[in-house]
Amino acid sequence: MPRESRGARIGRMHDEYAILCSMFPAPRCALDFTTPFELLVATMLSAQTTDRRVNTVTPLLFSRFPSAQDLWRAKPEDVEDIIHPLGFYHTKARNLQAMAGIMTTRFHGVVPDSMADLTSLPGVGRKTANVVLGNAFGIPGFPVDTHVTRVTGRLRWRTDWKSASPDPVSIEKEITEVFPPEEWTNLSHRLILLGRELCHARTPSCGECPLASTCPYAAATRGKIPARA
DNA sequence: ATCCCGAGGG
DNA sequence: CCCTCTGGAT
Repeated sequence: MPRESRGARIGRMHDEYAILCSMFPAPRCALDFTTPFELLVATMLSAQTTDRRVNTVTPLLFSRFPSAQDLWRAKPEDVEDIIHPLGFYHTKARNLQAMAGIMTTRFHGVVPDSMADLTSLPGVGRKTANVVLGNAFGIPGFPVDTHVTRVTGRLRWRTDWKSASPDPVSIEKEITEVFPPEEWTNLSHRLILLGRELCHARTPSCGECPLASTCPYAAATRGKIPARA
């Protein structure tokens, strides 16, 4: 089989995205929040945990510590107790309080709305910053998480799909140069939803996936047992 | 045993 | 590049 050309791949990406749009017409952020600060905290907590689990602890966390200053001044053990079931609780609590301290002292208690300022906060990397930019401020951002990495790899939406440890920044670059900025946030949501509902890490449901007719991964595993990979 | 809307440090 | 931090669900 001939290798897919760049033009063909980009055309396929748009076709497949149209299907994704019909599958998930109105995607929204799965983390519960009411303010940029709450979204920033929730996203920082979401590392290596499901968003559903994050939503079970944030109501108490936000009612106990409504502002950055409250969180900064909190007793570390109180923060740890609340977020404990999410894992990485010691690191997350330290990052949250350090972030809250810098927000209070250097950003006047307001969540900054630029990539550079956000990632200057402790515990805030590019993925978290893109979530906040896109979902709290309406500024185009393309968060690359575990789902986006896996799904874009299986769909061959990126050229380094064979890499065992692909670079999230290069994924972000390769995908965002194909789609218009106003779609980036929803595109990320839709890829995540596909990953959560069908394109599972262990046993993807290619048989029920509307993208299977064009998906290279589905083609490669078709007829075989979709055991692993 | 594997995975979940990662980030920082060596 | 590697490693560590962590708990709950499947």
